[in-house]
Amino acid sequence: MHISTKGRYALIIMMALANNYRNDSFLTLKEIATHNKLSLKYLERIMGILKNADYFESSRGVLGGYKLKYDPSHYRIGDIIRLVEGDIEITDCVKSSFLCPAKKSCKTYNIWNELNVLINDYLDSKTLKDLL
Amino acid sequence: MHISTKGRYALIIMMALANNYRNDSFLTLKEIATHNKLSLKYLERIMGILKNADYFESSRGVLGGYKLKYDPSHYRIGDIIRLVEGDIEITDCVKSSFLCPAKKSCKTYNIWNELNVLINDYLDSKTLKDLL
DNA sequence: GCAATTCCTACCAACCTAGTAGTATAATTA
DNA sequence: TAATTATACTACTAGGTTGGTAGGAATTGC
Repeated sequence: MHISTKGRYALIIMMALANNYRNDSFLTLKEIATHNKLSLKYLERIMGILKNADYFESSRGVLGGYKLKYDPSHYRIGDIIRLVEGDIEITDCVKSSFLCPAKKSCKTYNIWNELNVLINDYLDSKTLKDLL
Repeated sequence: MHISTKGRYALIIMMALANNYRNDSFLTLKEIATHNKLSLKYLERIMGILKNADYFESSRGVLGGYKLKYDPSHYRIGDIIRLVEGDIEITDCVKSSFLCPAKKSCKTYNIWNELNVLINDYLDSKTLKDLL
């Protein structure tokens, strides 16, 4: 992987909602978009992916918006990124679907696999709360 | 970044040459290509990039090929990857060329930057010798 | 009814990836 | 010197990904 704007913006959205968690109000994507100078339409699309998980409550119409369902400590950064970008895999050869008979003995595979574990562990060790 | 085949194959080439370092002979790309079942032409192109660094001696013609110039411990994995793939940057926003006024205060930037340092440090801590 | 918002799907230009193709140049061997 | 083998160099390309845009439908509060 490379972490694209999709993953990066997803985290920005989640952080904005985490910041708003104590408030009882809904936060709109429009506010997040204008505050961070991002395209509303694009954030809507990313939100469409994030909604596949049980992350928030939403309300349409005036005074609508989004609100986190759980405490910020409940959301691991790794999960958020994997949700919108798919599995975090630094090379093709660390994918489970990648068929390479040499995997077990390959010296170069080992370094990619170790690096991949390092990255995923790092992102799984942090939650939204840690970033507040 | 995502580390593409270019970086992955570059490391395979370098490891093959490192394995051959004790021998006095040149190793051909053809041997590396057939042994690893990779396209010779593609490896040639990758070698064209690797040659920008002062990494090997080469010889054309029969009995020609490549040979590492220095001991395998001299080659850091990070340097090899950066050479063929460009800077290793997990997101756009960690690039020095990325202009974002919020960089210093941005909570999401911090995590990407930390992760990026983690990745680069890991790859710089390993040399070809470590992989032998 | 009207405005604001989420929700949904289709589309697109630009760029990147993983090569292929073809040819020129140099070194060795017969 | 001719053939063979290998590096050196440059141009091209199909297919996929990225970073959006466009247009509208459904829902809610006033």
